[in-house]
Amino acid sequence: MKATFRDVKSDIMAKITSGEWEPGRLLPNEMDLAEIYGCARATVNRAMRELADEGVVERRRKAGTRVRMAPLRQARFSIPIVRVEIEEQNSTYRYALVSQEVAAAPQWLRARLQLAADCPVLSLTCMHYADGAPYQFEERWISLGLLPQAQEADFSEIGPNEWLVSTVPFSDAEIAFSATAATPDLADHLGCAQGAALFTVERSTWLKGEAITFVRQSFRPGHRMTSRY
Amino acid sequence: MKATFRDVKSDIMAKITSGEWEPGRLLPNEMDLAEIYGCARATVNRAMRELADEGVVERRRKAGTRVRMAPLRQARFSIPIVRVEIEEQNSTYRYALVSQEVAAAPQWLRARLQLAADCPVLSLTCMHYADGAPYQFEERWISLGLLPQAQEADFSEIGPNEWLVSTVPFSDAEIAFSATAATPDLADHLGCAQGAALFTVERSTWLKGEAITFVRQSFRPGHRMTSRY
DNA sequence: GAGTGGTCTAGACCACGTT
DNA sequence: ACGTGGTCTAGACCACTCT
Repeated sequence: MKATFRDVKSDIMAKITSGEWEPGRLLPNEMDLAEIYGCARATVNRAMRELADEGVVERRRKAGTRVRMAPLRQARFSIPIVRVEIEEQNSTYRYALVSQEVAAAPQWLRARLQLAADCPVLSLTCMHYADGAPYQFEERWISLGLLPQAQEADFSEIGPNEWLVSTVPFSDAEIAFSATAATPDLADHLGCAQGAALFTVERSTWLKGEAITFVRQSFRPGHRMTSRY
Repeated sequence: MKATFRDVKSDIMAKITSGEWEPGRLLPNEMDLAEIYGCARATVNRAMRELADEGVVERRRKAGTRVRMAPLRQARFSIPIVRVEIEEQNSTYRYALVSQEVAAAPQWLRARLQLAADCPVLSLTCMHYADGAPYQFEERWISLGLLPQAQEADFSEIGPNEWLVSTVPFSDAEIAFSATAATPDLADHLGCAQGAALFTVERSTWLKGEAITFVRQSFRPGHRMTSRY
């Protein structure tokens, strides 16, 4: 029975988790491992490449492969569209546009997105409901310099998030999670007390270095974002 | 000049982002792509496997490879040890143990970790400071059923997080982000107003299906957790 | 300079799921 | 049944970087 890349990977992982191969330890090179496991070097290579991707080992040409000193733990979060997130909970989704206006980008937004001083932006605020109850308040700014067609789009039925995903499916983004106190306006829309602790997601998006949009999503009190790793 | 797997990957990515290959579109099979790009099938395979990992395409045997309907965006967060996080900001780290006691696991904790009714746990609370200012308040519960040696450990100098990482380096975990209002106790330790909005991370950890530990980390007001993707 | 990982090849067999 | 992706092989050449 020859070893598959999964066999090699899990065996090496076991040696590391059991402490047999301690942090900093130099692993045998790929040729030797291939001989040990009775498989081709490419098979070992794939196992080791995946372990390196996952942050378990560190590889450098000539220097070889070592167990990472501080095991680098990382979690992956999928960034869902609000509608999908709500529908996956078997709740009924409802969307409402609260306000819409075009104006020059305020200074704080220009700083965040590195926008030109006179760049016009479309400002939107909207609400997302789950089973009729307020779920998320969304404040959105879209650069009209890069996406002039946003001014013609109808955001009364479809949310800006979904419009953007269908218009500009791939882009670079920076995402930030934080907690903020509910302003009077937010409290009003979300139906919570002023000052309530709200989970907040902020995301800046660029396409080839040009700023597209900035969004701040404030969730109803008690919202949790979870992941396994 | 033959195509590398990076060439193939970025060319296919370009066809998708440009809209030439729209969502749902069936891609040519690996043999055909290999011929198109003038490379081996294994090269195409690696390119496509990475695109599938990144959520750009969806692959199924016999059914072939399709552009994902809703491009699945995902962000990777590395989960740092508090000390490392603070030191990376070029701040001075200080740790303090606030309280420590052994007791039977309360009901809510047993429910979260699926612990036996009579399982004793070590409860710890500690503070982490950056440049002398409160940075994070940590509430930690460690199962003594699985980790009896935790009772002997000295948590007055080294934090439970670092002790655990060096004792049980790899494990399964569930992580949750949320916002909570500062309790009087939290406000006292973090030096903030009662009811202030605090960014909170909760993490449950298992080793081979057995619960190890649960931790709630509450950050000082204004804390942000960021990532690019 | 020499040893390591990084990648490609041409071929093969297999596992799975659609038809 | 059959076409697709999933994986393995044995060999080769290359790129990086440590000494």
